[in-house]
Amino acid sequence: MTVTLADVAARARVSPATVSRVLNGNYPVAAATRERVLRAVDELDYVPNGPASSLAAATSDLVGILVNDIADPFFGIMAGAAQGAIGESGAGRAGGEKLAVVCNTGGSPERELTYLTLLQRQRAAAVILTGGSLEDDAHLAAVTAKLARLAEAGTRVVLCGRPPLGADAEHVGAATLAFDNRAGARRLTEHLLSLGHRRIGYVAGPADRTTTRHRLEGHREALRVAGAAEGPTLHGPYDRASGYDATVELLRLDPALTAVVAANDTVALGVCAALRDRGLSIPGDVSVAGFDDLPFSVDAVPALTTVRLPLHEAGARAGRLALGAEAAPPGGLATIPAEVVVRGSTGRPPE
Amino acid sequence: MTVTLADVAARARVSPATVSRVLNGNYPVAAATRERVLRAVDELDYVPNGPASSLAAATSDLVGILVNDIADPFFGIMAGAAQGAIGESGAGRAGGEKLAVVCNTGGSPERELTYLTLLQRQRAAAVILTGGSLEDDAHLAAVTAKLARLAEAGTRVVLCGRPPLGADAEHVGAATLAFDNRAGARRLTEHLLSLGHRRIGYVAGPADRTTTRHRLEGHREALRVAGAAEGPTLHGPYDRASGYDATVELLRLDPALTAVVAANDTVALGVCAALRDRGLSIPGDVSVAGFDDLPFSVDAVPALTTVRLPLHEAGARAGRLALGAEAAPPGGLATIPAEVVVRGSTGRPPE
DNA sequence: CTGTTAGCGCCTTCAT
DNA sequence: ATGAAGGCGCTAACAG
Repeated sequence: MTVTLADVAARARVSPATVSRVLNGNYPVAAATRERVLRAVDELDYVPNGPASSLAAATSDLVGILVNDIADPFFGIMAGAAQGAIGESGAGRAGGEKLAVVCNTGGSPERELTYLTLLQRQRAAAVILTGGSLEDDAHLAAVTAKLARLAEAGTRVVLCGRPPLGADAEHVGAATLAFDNRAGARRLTEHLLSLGHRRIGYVAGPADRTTTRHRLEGHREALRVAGAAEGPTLHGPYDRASGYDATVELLRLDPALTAVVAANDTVALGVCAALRDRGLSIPGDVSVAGFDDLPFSVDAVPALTTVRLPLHEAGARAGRLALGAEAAPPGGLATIPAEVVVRGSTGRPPE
Repeated sequence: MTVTLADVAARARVSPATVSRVLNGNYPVAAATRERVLRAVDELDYVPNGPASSLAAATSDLVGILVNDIADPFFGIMAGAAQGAIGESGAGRAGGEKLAVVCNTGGSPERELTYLTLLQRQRAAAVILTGGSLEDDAHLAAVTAKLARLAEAGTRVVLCGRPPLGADAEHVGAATLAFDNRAGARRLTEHLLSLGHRRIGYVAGPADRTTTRHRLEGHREALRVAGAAEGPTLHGPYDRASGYDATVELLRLDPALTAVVAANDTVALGVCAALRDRGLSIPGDVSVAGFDDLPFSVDAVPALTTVRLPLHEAGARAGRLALGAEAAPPGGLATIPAEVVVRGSTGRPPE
């Protein structure tokens, strides 16, 4: 059978409680006994039973990181950074090590709730929700309720790249790192306007997501301030095909378009492909802008003008927040700035 | 306090044992009582205590998916597919739902082992290791030993896109889905040779990884069969910068290069960037080929010739294997074919 | 500083 | 088909 703590205790000629104490290091133990116990652990190749200690301690070392699409580097980068921050923490042998795991919801609200329940069932130490959320009152309420349960059971809740829960959810005490999508989008469009563009198409993300809405609002605000008319806008998923298809349609709606703003860089890639296939040059005929500044964006041809989000930093910070290794921002909310990166895909409109 | 099974039992006016039985569905229960219990569960918003049931049942519903780099779509796609396959399984209410979680090792052997231990500690139901492994005898032995422990404790082990453990590890009973990197690489180089290339540079992955070695061997085999000399070869990480830097160096080593083969598509992007920056046209002056056929590869300019690996299918299959929902391949090993995809980045060498 | 004593919440024979 | 009872392996008060 598997080795238990009692076996170690017997081998080291101490009580189980003592073994538990040296393993968890939360209690004074004589150096000599500690030594003896550690040796017994090694000799027996003992591995603690996680469920048993979670049960007894009423808490586990699981940290869940929820992402909308694990195949998308936008989430991969944040999740990787968070996991890194969490993994490093417990470097010191037994005890500290948390098990940071990422859960892929695929953007499905049901799966999001399912994972939250599963994590609740595991008595997770913390939960990090990344990326925008669905704007559906029922779902939002369900998630908030779930998070409240978790928080009340001692699970730390962190939102990363996600808007705050709302005033009625302060009791959840969620630490929030929100991306300033609105300002980023506004400045991006201002950049286009300053180049002289007045007919700008927009390929937005899915209609019911906060990220989509905030970026769109920023875009519209810039247009409004400049007194420019809003161009055609189409919604679709955050993928390449969406950008391609939408661009074809956008050009049909307004053949005189001089710029296209995409929901994110992946979509922008599709926009570029469609433009190229129609024989239009970038940015000679049409300028293109993305969002997120994912690693491949600099390698697009021409390199993509986009809005940089500090995904890695935000993820790492979320990880530390989840560990309680960093104090929550004032008011529980930090707004992460978004910075426009001008590259080759945007230029002056044709005469 | 949190609701326990006993609370549900009291509410439904049955014994705890009965509640357990309807929740796990592994035992006959009268329809009427089941109904009553289920209602009580709903009314009380009961969530089973995972650690407690794991402890009692000596097994958990955790499935760990280990990846080398979660920010890399190569792993993201496999992990997402596996997680999808596992998540779908338990659709039927309580019970079945497994918690599929991905663990990011960052390519570090220590973290790989740490995660395996953590998973062992959680009494994970299954473990999926994805991607190539480090070719270090000590590490390999350690991992094999760990997997043996896990297997012996009832954890299912699946390798996805990773070579088999070796003859001395048959007792682990790991189901293996190995990518045919060697054949894919060979055919890719054959394609280049058939176009007339004879001076081919190679930007390989990290020197001590199986994937790197297999791809390189396939490349060399094609060269040998054709009686062509091997061009300069450089090693580096699987990232864009490596491709860029290596290309600069490759051109210094052999300015007459007519083609560059990259370790994977991401590296190939860097290769293309370096070539462009040097004023060389692709494929006019130099042809470029990648590996993996990641989503962005079709959008490179020109679109990348590469080797397609059915990442999604393999990941999904690994997920089913981990659940025991699919029979292991004969001999425990399936070799996943790799197919060359010819696109615009390769052409005839200049005169 | 260390041992003793109770559970943590659930599953699982064993009876009924 | 259902109830009763013991124990899974560990932690957390209490004593000493």
